[in-house]
Amino acid sequence: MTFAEPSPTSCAGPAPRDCKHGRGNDCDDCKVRRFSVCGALEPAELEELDRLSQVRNFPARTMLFDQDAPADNVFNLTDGMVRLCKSLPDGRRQIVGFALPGDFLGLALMERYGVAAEAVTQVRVCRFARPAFLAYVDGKPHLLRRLHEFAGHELSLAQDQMLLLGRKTAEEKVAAFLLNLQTRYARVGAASVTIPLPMSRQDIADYLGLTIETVSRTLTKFAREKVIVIVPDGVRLLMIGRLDQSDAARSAVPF
Amino acid sequence: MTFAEPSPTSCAGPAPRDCKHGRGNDCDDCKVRRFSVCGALEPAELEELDRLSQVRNFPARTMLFDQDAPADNVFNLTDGMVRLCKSLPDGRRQIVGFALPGDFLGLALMERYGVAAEAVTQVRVCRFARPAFLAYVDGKPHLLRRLHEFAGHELSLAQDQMLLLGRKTAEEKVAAFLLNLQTRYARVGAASVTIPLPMSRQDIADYLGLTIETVSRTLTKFAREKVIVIVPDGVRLLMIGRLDQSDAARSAVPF
DNA sequence: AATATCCATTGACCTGGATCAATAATCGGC
DNA sequence: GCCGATTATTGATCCAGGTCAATGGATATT
Repeated sequence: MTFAEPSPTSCAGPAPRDCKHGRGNDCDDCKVRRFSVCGALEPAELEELDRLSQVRNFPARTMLFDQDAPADNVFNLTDGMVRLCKSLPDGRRQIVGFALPGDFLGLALMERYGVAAEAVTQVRVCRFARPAFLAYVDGKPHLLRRLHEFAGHELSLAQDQMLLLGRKTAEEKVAAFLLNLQTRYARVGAASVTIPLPMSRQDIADYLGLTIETVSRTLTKFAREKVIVIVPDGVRLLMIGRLDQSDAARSAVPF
Repeated sequence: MTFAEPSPTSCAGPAPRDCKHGRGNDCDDCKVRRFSVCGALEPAELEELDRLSQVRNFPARTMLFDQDAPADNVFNLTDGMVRLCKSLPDGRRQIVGFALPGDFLGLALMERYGVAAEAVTQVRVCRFARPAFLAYVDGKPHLLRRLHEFAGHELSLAQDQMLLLGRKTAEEKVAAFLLNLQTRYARVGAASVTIPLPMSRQDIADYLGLTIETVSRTLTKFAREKVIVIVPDGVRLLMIGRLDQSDAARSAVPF
């Protein structure tokens, strides 16, 4: 844990300008946008969600929860990056997603977590006890609706990833990965042609269904072709159109 | 279609014993279990859901809705099998799931369908107009909750499939496919060691991220090993344990 | 500064599954 | 029942990406 952790503090809503929660918290936490849920909440609801949540910090490379563990909590990521992993008993691993600020973890609301969540960087989350979260959320139709939309979006992303894993080439996979990450960073408000890649090559490989060597070779190839520049802890996109070509099918268009 | 089809008829709930919908419908439809939603509905709610839904039939190999089309309807499959496909412009295709009776289609509730839904067999569905469905469902917390759980379950299945697509061998993929199908048929009440495979080899290949030839060879191999018997339109499982071995990782367990 | 550890890159080679190419079943349509 | 069309099986060959191995570069430890 690098920075001081204020005792349980608010993370329920978009920052009220002059936020005082009456519990001695400053409100840096509130500056993080939580588009998924907190868009349309009433002040009273914010107060209540507030009471349900605790801020937690996790150092890089620690586990927020393990695959198949009882799903006691729901998390909203406010800072950092989390990887969601499924593993086979022999160690083969598939990363099913990288969570960025605003994303929910454990929202499937099943008995047990289907994936493990591991901090890629330092991570800050809002943690909700599941029963309290459920009890609160029940009877808030627009909130339920919001959560459902979030789940639907997740499902849609998962289906895109299935298409990628099942039918795309190594080059298309890496290109799609970079372009998606860029889009997501932009949505989090960190738009830039330089994409931070805090995760390891092994993580990228396990996300794309490739090996570390193939990821490395493909990135090198893109760099040779002047489509990207590899920088410390990231990549600078030079010719997005060119990357898109790798991503999209270069259709054969007969006759 | 095996049994007579009455004109537009109810499909909103688990069969009330002496079902009369007041619209001249007999209730064979209601015998189909819809565990996902209809488990805990009030009679009044059933009536209303009833009014919102229409029964539709689709012949085999027809499309219920197309990828990227406006998501005007929500469907509940009551009979038959539907494949959910995503395609790349050059024709590469990934089947992201096969729907069986009880499953919902278009529940992500987004503007447009992310996948195409195509009837594998003759299909019967309950169709809901999306706005009506949403309006009805809003303010029914337990129903929303149910739908959310369904979406969560879908997501979990999608993640399992990602692990399969990204990290399993052809043999493991085919074995997992057969075992999953068996489990699902059992849940639909059609338990048997003989698994119907109404979909084509190409469908199976596109579901597992393989080619038709590899699917065929792998099934032949299992048959040679006396783990399955290939029968017309299906497969009979002989040694489920053996299949499970192919499916699960045969862990190397060092020292 | 030297050493150990870990991770990424690069090269050489191999292989599981793809591709290409015949058959062989199966299914409609008469 | 016969014929053409579609789909499945089987075999021969190929190659994208995996495996194995060496090297380089970065970070941490003493």
